[in-house]
Amino acid sequence: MNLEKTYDPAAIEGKLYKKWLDKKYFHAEVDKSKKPFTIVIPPPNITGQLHMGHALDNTLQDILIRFKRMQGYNALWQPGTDHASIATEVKIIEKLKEEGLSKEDLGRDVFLEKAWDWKKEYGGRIISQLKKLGSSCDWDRERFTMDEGCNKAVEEVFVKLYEKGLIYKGNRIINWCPVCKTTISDAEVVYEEQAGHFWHIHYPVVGSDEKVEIATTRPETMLGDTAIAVHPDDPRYQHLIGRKVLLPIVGKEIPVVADAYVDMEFGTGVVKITPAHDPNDFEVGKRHGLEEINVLNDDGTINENGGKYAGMDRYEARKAIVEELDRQGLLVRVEDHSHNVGIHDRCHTTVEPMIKQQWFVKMDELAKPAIDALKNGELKFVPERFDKTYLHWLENIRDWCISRQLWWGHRIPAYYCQDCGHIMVARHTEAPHVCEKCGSAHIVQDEDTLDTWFSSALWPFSTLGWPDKTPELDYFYPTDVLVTGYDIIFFWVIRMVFSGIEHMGKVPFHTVLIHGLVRDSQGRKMSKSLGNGIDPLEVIDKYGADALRFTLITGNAPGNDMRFYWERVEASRNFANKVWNASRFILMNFDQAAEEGLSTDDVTTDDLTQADKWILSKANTLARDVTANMEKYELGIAVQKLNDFIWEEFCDWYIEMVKPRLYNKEDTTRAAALWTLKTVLIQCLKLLHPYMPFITEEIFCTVQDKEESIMVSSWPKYRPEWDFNADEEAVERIKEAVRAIRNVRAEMNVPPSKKVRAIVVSEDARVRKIFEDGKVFFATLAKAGDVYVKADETGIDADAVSAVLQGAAVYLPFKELVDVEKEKERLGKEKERLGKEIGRASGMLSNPNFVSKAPEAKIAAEREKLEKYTQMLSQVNERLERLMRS
RNA sequence: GGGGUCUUAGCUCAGCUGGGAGAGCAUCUGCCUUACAAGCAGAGGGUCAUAGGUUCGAGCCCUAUAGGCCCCACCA
Repeated sequence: MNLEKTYDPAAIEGKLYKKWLDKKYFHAEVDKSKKPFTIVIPPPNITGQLHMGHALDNTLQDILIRFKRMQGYNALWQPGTDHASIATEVKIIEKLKEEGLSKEDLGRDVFLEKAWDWKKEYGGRIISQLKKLGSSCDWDRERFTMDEGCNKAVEEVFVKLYEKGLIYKGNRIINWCPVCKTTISDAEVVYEEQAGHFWHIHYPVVGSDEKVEIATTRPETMLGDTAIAVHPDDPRYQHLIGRKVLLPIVGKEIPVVADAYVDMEFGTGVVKITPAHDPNDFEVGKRHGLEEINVLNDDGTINENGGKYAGMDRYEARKAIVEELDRQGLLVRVEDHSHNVGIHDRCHTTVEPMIKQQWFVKMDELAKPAIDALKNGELKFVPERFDKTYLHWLENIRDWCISRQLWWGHRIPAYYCQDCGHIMVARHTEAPHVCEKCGSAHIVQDEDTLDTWFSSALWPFSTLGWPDKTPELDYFYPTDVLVTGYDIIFFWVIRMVFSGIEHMGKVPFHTVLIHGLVRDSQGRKMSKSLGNGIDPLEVIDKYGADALRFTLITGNAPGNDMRFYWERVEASRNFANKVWNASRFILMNFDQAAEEGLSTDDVTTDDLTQADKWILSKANTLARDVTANMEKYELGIAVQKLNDFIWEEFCDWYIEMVKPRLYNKEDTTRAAALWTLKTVLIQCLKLLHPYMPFITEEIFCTVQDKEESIMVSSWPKYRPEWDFNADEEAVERIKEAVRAIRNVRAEMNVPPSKKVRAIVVSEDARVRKIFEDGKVFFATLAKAGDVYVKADETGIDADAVSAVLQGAAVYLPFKELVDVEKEKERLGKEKERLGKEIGRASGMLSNPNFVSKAPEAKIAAEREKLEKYTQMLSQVNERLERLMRS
């Protein structure tokens, strides 16, 4: 049994992942004897390619699920993909365009066939990439937002909400994308500051010579003006209220209305009102009963209501209108003005508000319990600050426009009678063939599909079988943790919460773990257009999945963005290699022992030395601490502790301590050392497994032959029988002595090859015993030739170099080291340091407020320190005196 | 306009309920010590943005200021 000298991830990752799949370790079945732990994956778009955001998101989920699985939970990570209606439809249209075709050329049915073909071809790509990362999803349960079950759930929800009056069809102002030619929700509109203009225009007042000056950023919309508005209290315009102005170009008389919406301070204090193309104007229009005139076609050109401008593009029309106004002398002036423009987040087109008849979800009633769920603690965000984001959005929510003028998606289950216009909403199995009102057989289904988030909102229960009452639904719902980026709280998290409460009566998960963005090394967002994205698959190829995962978790707090550096991946890879080599060392020694017929089978804790007990004790508290951090989702802290323990305590100290015992065949504690090495290694591997699944599995299976996989082994628990406090303290003392000697050697330039005699002097028998017991490893670590432990200084040269410890001193009587002046200087520095420590502690203790108000334990600790340093100082002084005398 | 967040070593970031400032990388000095040079042993480097406040005690809590980032709103 041997391992290569350096860890080669590529050689094992594929093999191990296959093993896990073959053994069905990822698969969870309903089992009432175990507690479930469930995570639903944020379903990646079928158009997607794995990027760093996915890598982070899924690493976090995999860590949690592997952790809980090892803890004995029946862990289900429910995977699947999202049909991503608009994203996918755009891709397919692009592909058709290459063939010189449009979707209209194909017609709905053929287009959908193409879309499904596309899904078959590319939809699985991101799934196979997730597997490379090590994701332990239950692939047997993979779902798709447009599979039969999800379709059924969508239909069910639509019908139920319609029947409850929570879904309605209405003529309202919506966001329209002239390129995608569909409505989009408020959440899909992003705002971008753009340099624009403020056109000041004169509207002549009817029946007088007066002209009213109006400022607008979108002059073309005046084709749809049906009023102008002033503030009811504005003294400048009181005389105009109720009169009419002549709308230039159109030549129509429109009223002057008074509305508090108008800001007197802004612009000229007069606003043109275009109810059909501005959400605020729309409201004003409703209050004053104004006519709504839509002047735009779906592609953003001016429609027949625009008179001679009909057919022009919206920006062409803008230019033409401004020119015409100028010609007529009605253009007062043009100002530069920078303003925010609504952009479609997908295609970057400027969105046009328009009035259209669409389907909406009424939000007030649904939002309320979702707000309550957070307030009463049924739902919590990690970190907590995202509570505000969530609440603010829900408290200001507007009705959700759910209909889309797209073909790829869930077709709205509404049917219209073409004769009487009656609307019927029904499940497709009950689709009406005749009008229930007039009996006509001219029935057509709504052409539109649903917003893609309508189906993902149901994901936590649709994937478990809802609306059917499946055992899975009963057992795994509600799920436990949802892991996602802060950027989709609005799109997805909120909608899942209110959907879960509405349809299941329970919040879909108790915790939302939020992570930030992975940025490039300069802090920029990784994006296709910048070309600064780093492909996670490339990282996996070069350094392994474990190194990638470790990099994404280390040094990051929940909700914070992080920067990605190759150097950080290298550091992770180095850590993996460290684990690998420590294991290799242990295996080599086991092989050696086996050859000699030495077994560790009968080792008990009674056989352990203080060093063994020390590391065991540390490994024990490590398990407790790491578990506690993980329960609190402090994965970055947990992984840091693992790294520090494995590298420093285990490799740099313990393994070095144990070497002399392993290399000495006469040593009676060899078996105990081997047993401890293996025990602590396995403990570390288990704790590390969620973070670095591959390397830990490979080593685990090599190191021991009882269990077939670390994945299904048990998570380490705190064991009182490993609680060796006294030994922990003892070894820490020896470590302190070693450090002191190393410092002396470094300062005096003594190379490790030069062995030094070390004499430990202590009046305290207990301290002497500690050093006696630890003599073997103390000598090795300190590169000391011989170690003597004595009760007093007799026989030690006065000019020997020494290091003062707590309750002891170490002398290094080495001829080449003798340099009295240098030694005085060293001791002087030490004296100064101790003086400062004493000053600090005694300062605190002499403060009556501290003594009376600080907690007992803190005061006791300070007293102890004071005592210790005082004692050490007196030793230093003695040493100095002795040096002076000599 | 509202909200959030950040400002800690040269760089990137941790720092859990307030109780002696940490890591990785980089720099410098020694080491090919039979697990690992992807390594080992050390070192240097910080008025924790600024100013106040609360407290026996503040990187951490409060207030203000400066600068950076993000989200929401969208005054035409």
